[in-house]
Amino acid sequence: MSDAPRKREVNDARRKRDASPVGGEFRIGFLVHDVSRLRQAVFDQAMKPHGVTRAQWWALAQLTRHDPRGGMTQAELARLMELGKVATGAMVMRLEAAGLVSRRADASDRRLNRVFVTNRGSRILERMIAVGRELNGTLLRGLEPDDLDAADRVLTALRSRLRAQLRADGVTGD
Amino acid sequence: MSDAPRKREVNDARRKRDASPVGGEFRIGFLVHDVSRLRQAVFDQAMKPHGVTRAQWWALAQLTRHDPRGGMTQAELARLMELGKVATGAMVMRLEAAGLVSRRADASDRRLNRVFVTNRGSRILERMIAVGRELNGTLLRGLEPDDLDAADRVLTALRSRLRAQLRADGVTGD
DNA sequence: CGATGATCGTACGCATGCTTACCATTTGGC
DNA sequence: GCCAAATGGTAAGCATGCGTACGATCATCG
Repeated sequence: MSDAPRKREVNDARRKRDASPVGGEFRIGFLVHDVSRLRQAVFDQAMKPHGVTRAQWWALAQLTRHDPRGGMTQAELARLMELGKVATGAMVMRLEAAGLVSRRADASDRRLNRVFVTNRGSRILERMIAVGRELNGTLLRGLEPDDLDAADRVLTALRSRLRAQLRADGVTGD
Repeated sequence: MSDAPRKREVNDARRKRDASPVGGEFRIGFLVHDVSRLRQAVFDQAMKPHGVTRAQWWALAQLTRHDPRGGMTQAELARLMELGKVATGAMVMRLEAAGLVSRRADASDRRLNRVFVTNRGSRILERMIAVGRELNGTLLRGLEPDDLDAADRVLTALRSRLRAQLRADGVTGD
């Protein structure tokens, strides 16, 4: 790793608390981490009275959105949510334990477990959407649309680069 | 990998797959979640040969940065990293198990556990910084500085709003 | 038709973070 | 001086996600 010292007047986003080697250049990274963590906490808190977490609500949304009646397999759901099989399986298990989905084996292909949203799941999802919409509105209110678009661009770019990086190094393939 | 230059006029960030109630308005939120998750995976993968995860590396950095010699208490570390006591304690435990830090009870206040970075910890941290810097460079290279600033603004705003929201509703106090 | 590989799902263990509960110590008001 | 509150840590349990390994099925090729 022959590393030439990079110029540091690249931008002023790293203005303060930058005396250390790790603090300025990773600002966005850790900012993302913080926001993700806090967002999870806030959403979970807002949705706790309804008994569903944010991740569960999102999974439920994917299920109804792409297959209102058919029954999605876990593998399909995993691809939709861009999660691993294992994480998806655990999520479905929790949803089933909460009575929000049910699983039935497919008749023609016995490897498949088809997941159906229960009536209770649908009802709760409806409320969740309202709660999420309101919360999101609160969070984004007053922010510059241009900034939001720029943030969207940056995050989208980061996501695709991270995916590429992940595929390049670790050939997990999942 | 040919860089996939899809950065043209992405202005219509919420372009497709928006027919559902959950998909457009929560885009940034889930984008943040994805980036955070992927970033964790990529960093961990890059640092795995050195035997340290991203979170551990960050904790190590905080320790050396704010107290090269003195020995920080876990509570101080928790505040620096904006984590709960429990998560911090678990982190320190893993770091200790890896031989990167050591804990000694404070003489004058026996509630305190002072955490010291070992020589091995320092050596590894050095390498980690180089790895992280390079990875971060790869991820951010070529992105518009203006966009990065805007993203920084948005994320910082989100973070403070989320914190406020969290304090408002859940009075955990930790 | 039968071996072989792909696919789906599960089991197990780890990392990270949260909450609630609890113990030990120190500190501060009286 | 003493008891109560604050403070530092730990323990236990849960949610989310990851990786590896494995069993069960299906699909395909020779």
